[in-house]
Amino acid sequence: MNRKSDRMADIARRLGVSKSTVSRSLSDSPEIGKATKARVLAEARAVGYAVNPLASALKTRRGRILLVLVPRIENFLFPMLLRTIERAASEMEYTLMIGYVAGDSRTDDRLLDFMYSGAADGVIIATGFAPDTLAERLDRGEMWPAAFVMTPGARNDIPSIALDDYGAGREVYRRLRAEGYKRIGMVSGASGPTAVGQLRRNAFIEAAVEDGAAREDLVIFDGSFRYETGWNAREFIAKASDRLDAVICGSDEIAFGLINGLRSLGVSVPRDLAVAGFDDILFARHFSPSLTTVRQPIEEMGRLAVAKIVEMVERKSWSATEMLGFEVVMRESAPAGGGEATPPERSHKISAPRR
Amino acid sequence: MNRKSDRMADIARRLGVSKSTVSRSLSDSPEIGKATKARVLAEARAVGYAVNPLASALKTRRGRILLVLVPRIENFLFPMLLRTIERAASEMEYTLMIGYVAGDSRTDDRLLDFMYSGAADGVIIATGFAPDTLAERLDRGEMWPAAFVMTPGARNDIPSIALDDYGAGREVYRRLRAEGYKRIGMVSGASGPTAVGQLRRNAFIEAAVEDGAAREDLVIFDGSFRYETGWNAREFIAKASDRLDAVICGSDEIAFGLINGLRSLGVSVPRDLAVAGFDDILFARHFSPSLTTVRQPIEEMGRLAVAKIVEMVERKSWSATEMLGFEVVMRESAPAGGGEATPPERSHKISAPRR
DNA sequence: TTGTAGGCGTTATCAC
DNA sequence: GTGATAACGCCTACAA
Repeated sequence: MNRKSDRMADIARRLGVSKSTVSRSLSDSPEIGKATKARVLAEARAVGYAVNPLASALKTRRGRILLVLVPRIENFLFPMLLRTIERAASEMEYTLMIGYVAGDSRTDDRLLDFMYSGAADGVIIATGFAPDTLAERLDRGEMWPAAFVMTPGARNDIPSIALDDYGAGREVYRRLRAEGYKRIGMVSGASGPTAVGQLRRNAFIEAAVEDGAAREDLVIFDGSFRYETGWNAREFIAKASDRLDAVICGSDEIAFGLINGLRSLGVSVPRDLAVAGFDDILFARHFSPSLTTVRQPIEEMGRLAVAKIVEMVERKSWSATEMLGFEVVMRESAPAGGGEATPPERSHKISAPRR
Repeated sequence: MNRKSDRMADIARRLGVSKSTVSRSLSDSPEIGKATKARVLAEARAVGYAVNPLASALKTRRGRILLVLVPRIENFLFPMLLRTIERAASEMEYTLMIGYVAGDSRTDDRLLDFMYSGAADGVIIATGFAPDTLAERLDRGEMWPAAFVMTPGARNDIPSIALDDYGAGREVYRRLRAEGYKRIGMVSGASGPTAVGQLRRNAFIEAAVEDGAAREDLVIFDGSFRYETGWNAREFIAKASDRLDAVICGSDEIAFGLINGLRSLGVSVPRDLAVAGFDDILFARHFSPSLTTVRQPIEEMGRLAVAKIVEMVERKSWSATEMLGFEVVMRESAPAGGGEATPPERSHKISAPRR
């Protein structure tokens, strides 16, 4: 293996200047002569010299690296999130180190050691939990640039950039009701590992109860965010289908599973029952029927997360939690105005609220 | 910000030993007393000390980091690939630095500078092209641990771990014929940026011609690997549908687009026409109809890529290109034996080969 | 505006 | 088996 590149000293010697001069030229320091700087840059470009980021980081304790922690769980949103984070980071001249961590906490410490050593500048956590070693340090009062993203954070000394899941849950319910769907059920992701499923489930329940439904009459099936949950709910929902006009699912994947499951039982979506999802993953528009769902502002989340971390790093300032807006996208699986088409004999009597 | 951790010197002082002793204990060097080593490890664990990877890498020119270069293009396989690579790397105690590069070559040099400086040990390239700065160095005769993955490599001084796309293309054709489908067309991804589309297209053509079809009678629509290509092909294929029993698509996404497109024109898959995809992305089994396709051995690719790089790094040995096997998965969109059900009047007269 | 010197936290080489 | 010492390649007071 031949990996001997020039060092600053080589460039300096060749140009008859000192290492400092080269260093200053390359880091466009203000205290450097325009002419010498030009000479140095020219030479550097000519021989393909690049500053050794390792040595530089060791000295300055700034590596221009961002850590990103994602859960190993299958989720179609993470790839998108990663890409937007990378793009934003790249624009600010940061690179990404990635770790897929087991799920809740216990992450690979090797990754975080980069941060503690100064190689990495901050960490974006998409798992909902601060890894143990970070939590310990924060508890000790140390401060590290970190942010939760796409999930409500587990601690409030770290900002969190996430969808307003509760608000979105209520809005889907409200919107479906406005479109004429009267009796609405849910297949939730509340049994999964994240708090998001609970938020969406609670939002649904409270919106329905405020709307006049009886808490104990609500049709709810609980599971994780995965496809299998929807599939497993098929009989439960099919049996309740004469009491329902629409079903809100905790995720798009659940919705896919439910729609396919119902189809296998002869229940057609949206003809017999409308189904709405959550997230607007790439496939939602290509599924058949295309999915009515809530769009997550992934792009915005990625950009904001990076911006906040970089702000914390470079200005040493602190940053606040951010709750992002959402958008309900009406498609075929629960078409706008679709509830009006419900045959009269299926029209629903909403139970009066009990105390 | 409070980020002062202990250094080796601190541990050493506290234990009344030298830095060397601490270093040796922590890197389980053979030349160290069992007792002292135990003391050091205990102390290190007690105070939560971890070796500074930056300083270590600067000295040893080994950072235990692997670069991964992925294209920014949407492709449902990359997330899976990344995860398997990360898992394999993690088991060998490497971490991942990721760069989404624009597409063909021009990548972010910052990323590769980590490798050139010794921080990163090798690079896994999933874009099909060696980035410029790497190519230059290789041309100069330097050697860097690198491997192409999931795509035939652009240079043969770097190993490539990929599916036998040509073989797989022929096998899909052969398999469909064996299942009774007589007249087969293709919607290819050959106009896309990678060579893979071409390989699959050529395989199809040659298999068909050897099978007795006339080259100029073959029904082929060319596009990229994306959903839109399938959708755009819908009218072309629908018009030719009375001359076809099945269509092979260059990717699963194309197949989804085609199936949806045909449905919009009243052509039902597989009743009127069978459709097969390529890749077996996660969604292939959940689509309706579920997709007959060729499974890429993503897991195997990820593991093999990491194993090869690590081998190159640690044993300084060289490694050879690897062509992986595949598997045709028969599902609803082109069911096994489905070709037999073709009504007799649609049976096909295969043109004799012309010279 | 430029040069000199010292150190960032490790590991490797050499003694003992 | 253990300890002193010199790099690794860069940045940054401080001095000129």
